Amino acid sequence: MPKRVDHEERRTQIAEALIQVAGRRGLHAVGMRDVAAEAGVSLRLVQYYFETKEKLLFYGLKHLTDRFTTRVSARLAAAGPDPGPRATVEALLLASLPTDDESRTFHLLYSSYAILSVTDKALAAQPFIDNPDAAENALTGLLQQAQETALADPAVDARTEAISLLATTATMGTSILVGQRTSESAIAVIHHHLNRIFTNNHTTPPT
Amino acid sequence: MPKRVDHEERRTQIAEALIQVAGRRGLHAVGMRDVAAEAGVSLRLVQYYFETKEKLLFYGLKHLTDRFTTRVSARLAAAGPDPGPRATVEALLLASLPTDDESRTFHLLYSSYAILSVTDKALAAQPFIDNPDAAENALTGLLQQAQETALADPAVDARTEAISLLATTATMGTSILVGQRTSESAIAVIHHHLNRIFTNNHTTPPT
DNA sequence: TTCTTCGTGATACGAACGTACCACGTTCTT
DNA sequence: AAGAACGTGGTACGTTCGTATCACGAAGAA
Repeated sequence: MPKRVDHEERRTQIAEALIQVAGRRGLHAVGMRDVAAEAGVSLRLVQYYFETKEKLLFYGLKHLTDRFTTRVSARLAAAGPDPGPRATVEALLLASLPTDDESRTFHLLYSSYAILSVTDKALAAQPFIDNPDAAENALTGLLQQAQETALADPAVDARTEAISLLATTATMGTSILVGQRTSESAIAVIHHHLNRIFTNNHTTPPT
Repeated sequence: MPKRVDHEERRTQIAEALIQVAGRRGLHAVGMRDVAAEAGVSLRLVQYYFETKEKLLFYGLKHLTDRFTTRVSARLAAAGPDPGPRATVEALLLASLPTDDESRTFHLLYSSYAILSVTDKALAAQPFIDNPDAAENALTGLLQQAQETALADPAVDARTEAISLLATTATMGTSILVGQRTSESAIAVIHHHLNRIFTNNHTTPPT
């Protein structure tokens, strides 16, 4: 047989191509031939590593979320060792905003998958989000931690605020995506709420 | 010629069919033949009244937003004559949540169009939203009005809160749509913020 | 070495889609 | 009464898509 090749590596390469072309032309518009061309391989190869388009799309979603998780982790690490709860929360939220090409693509495709999952049962059954509540729980924990150390207003309901912060950030992201709002104004809104929740011992460093 | 027919009426009928089938199978999956079948007319007729699929989709978007505007107005009217600012705001926000089939379809399709517009310039150029800022402005006005009449906390920034309320509501809607959250919990989150913004002279009637 | 298995290419197939074309009856105009 | 314009149906065309098929060379196993 020809050079034994790492299947997982190839799949990653192709999934990357899928994300690129889908980010450019929209998830609905991407065909296997487009993915093949973008990855620089033949149509047959895409078929070979992912037998069906559905499987390719599933894998693409998984790859997309993996990449995003990595990215957020990097952002958190960049915030320095043991940053305060507020800095952590801020890094978490701002990392989700589509401020550059990569996050823009992520936001667009993740939203596309989400919308698709409403009418596509197979997609909805996918481990679509292990982070729907994961992010919510993490944020809630951070807020509670801040409350215990008297860094945040003890009167607010941590979980509700966590939900709201995530929700606000998500819609801000979409608004940026469709060109309805600038990232600056989106960040301002988020800061506004962080200022409300966190006691002002530490002010927000400029972004 | 045959019975002179009201073109606008026919177009409405067909657009309605588009919305129905798109709400069921997803906007990406709807073809002209599906629309024709759903409307109970021949494929040729859909072609006749909308020459191209693109025009049909544009008209569908317009029809969708029109129907939604009508619906919200009705909800507002149902809130009684001259309700307080809080009741008005609440009616506005809750009317946007996908709590029944019609609003569910609206939310799904509007989101689909929005996502589509990111990669489709023709759609982005459409009078997509005359209500992007319209809703924001209206809500801001209501909050300011409430502040002036001492019904709302004068310390909050009306516009920022308006933006956040709309953003939170939007994401709550999507969460409901994908089955990640119940409408009850979404409503609870919204009430939480209304309670925070509005002074508690008037409590929220149960929903 | 021989034979099997793996990776790869090229191409073909059937379905579905948007659109175009042709035909026919009806009704308005003159 | 005659002819033009309108509404409608049926159907065909060209393209594109996902998938299947055929073929072949290279590398591991025996």
